[in-house]
Amino acid sequence: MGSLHRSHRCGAIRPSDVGKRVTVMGWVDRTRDLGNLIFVDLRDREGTVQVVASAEDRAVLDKAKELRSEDVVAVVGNVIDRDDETVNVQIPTGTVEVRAEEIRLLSVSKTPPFPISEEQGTSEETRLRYRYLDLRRPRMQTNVRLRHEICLETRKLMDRRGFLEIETPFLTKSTPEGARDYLVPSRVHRGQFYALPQSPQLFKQLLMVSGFDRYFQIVRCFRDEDLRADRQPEFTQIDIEMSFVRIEDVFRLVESLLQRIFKVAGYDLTIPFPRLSYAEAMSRYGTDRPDTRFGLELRDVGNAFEESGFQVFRRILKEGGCIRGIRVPGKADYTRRETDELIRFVTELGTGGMAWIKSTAGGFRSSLPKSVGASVLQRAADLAELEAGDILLMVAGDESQVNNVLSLLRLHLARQENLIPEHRQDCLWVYDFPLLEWSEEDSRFLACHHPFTSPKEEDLHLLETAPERVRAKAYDVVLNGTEIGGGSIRIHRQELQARVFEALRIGPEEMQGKFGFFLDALRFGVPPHGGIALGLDRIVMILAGEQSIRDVICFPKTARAMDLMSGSPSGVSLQQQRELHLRLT
RNA sequence: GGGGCCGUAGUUCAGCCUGGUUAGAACGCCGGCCUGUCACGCCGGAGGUCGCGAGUUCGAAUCUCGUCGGUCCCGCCA
Repeated sequence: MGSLHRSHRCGAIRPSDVGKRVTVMGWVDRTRDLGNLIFVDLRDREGTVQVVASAEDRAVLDKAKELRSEDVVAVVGNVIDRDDETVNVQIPTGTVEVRAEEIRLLSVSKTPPFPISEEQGTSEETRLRYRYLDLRRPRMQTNVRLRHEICLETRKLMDRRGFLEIETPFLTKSTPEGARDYLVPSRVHRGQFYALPQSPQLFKQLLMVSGFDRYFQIVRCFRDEDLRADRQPEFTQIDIEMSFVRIEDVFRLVESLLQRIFKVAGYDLTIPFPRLSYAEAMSRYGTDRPDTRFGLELRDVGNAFEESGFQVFRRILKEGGCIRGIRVPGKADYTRRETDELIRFVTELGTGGMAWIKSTAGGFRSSLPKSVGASVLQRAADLAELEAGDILLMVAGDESQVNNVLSLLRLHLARQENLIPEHRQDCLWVYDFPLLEWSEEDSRFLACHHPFTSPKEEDLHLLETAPERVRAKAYDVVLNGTEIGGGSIRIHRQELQARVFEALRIGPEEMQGKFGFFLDALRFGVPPHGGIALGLDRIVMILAGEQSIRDVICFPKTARAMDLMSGSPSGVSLQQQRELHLRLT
């Protein structure tokens, strides 16, 4: 750089700078070489500005001729107005240009493996391998900046509301329940491991025990589970815990916070958010994270078939199953091919099949056997409030499976029929989750949220007799069908915590070994407390309009949890393994 | 753990179903011409282990099996 000092950012030069002598530095985005006149688009994080070199200054022209894409250069020159006919209305710097008096090549670039200036048409694999180049692109620069602004607003608001940002350890203790842990072997303690936190859950509760009253942290969490478009092995939470609060207090804070965050992206969120009990969400949408931007709600049509001659449905009902359906308005004109495709969609999800009833001008038409009879079809149609021209798609079976399949079918139909309003943002609360859930695999109850979630007082008497009916003071916040956060009011009394552990079949020994320190803490005067964790990556993803969480994380992992750029995970030397007392099998 | 789609020039793709000349295109790259371009234009050129391995075949980018990698979904993710 020599004696040069950057005076302006390239993309920040404005008409008001006309007449100034500036020094800009950045990357060569594109050059247009007209022989004795060369245009260089110089790019930095603020955008691009056009630099002009002409034959009037031979030395500068020759220098400009050498420039190649992604070279880093410094340009000293005067900002001048462009002639009207040469204005570029597409960029903020389009009415001006920098007439170069000196061009200094600060570093040369190899030809990049893909064009930085073309946003389209590079495989994700290539982008990830050269992530530092991909991050130069305006789209990623915008996403990263949005993420920063959201974090900044979060810190500002949380500070104003009296929260302290407090760090918690990454090298922690593995606890049962929940996701698979990432483990870190201890060198000092042979055969022992730290676990990376799935969330700072216990630590933030202990901070309440310590009297910090209001805590938050923008913190990395680790879960060793299979990946998805909206799931990474390491992801970031806005983690919050508050003392002396009820559910309402948590809701109100989070609503303000999300409203503030959405404002950053230009959206006005209406608060308070609508609320749906877990039971209502399951019955109307078949899922605890419904996308409420469109209808297609689920209907229970089991009653119509109780006495019917259709043995398949009768048997399912008798065995405690259910028959539920989705009414698709105006789609009685689905062809055989279209209904078959929908049937294929649901059977691939593992259900036995799907039946349909169409309400047409000539009466009902159905895939059910003729013997079912018109009156049964009529009753099913009535239950589903089928109108002329509608189709009813029905799935029968075990309730949780039916709900699961129909909730996915509902989304599939909404996308296929274009029923989702693109720019709408639907935030809502789902509350009154069950405390426990029966696990066939473990043949015992597992915590739906986590083992420190408080049951609702009015359901406490069921904890030993009908644990599955106990509702928890747990809640999720859902945005457009994506779970963006979840939390609960916690147990703050040791006796109740012990009762819940008992319901979870966590024996006294395991209890002491895994959570002893925590149970001890619960004996020393614990304020009633609760909190929530918001999925920062998912929120940024949705606000940035991205389809993948990877596009809002600078250095993400692939679907198989690899970092294509650095090549992790990778083997380690025998020496390292020995130090950690590890031997591979 | 299971299923779908994808892997061909630096990049993005076509070719593959129906095996058979020298594997094409666009962009990029290199060279030349060009003083108002902004996806500059025009002329010329270079550039390929068809992801990898095995099999079938007289012959494989093309068919089969396996494997590696990317992606999406189901399971899983308190």
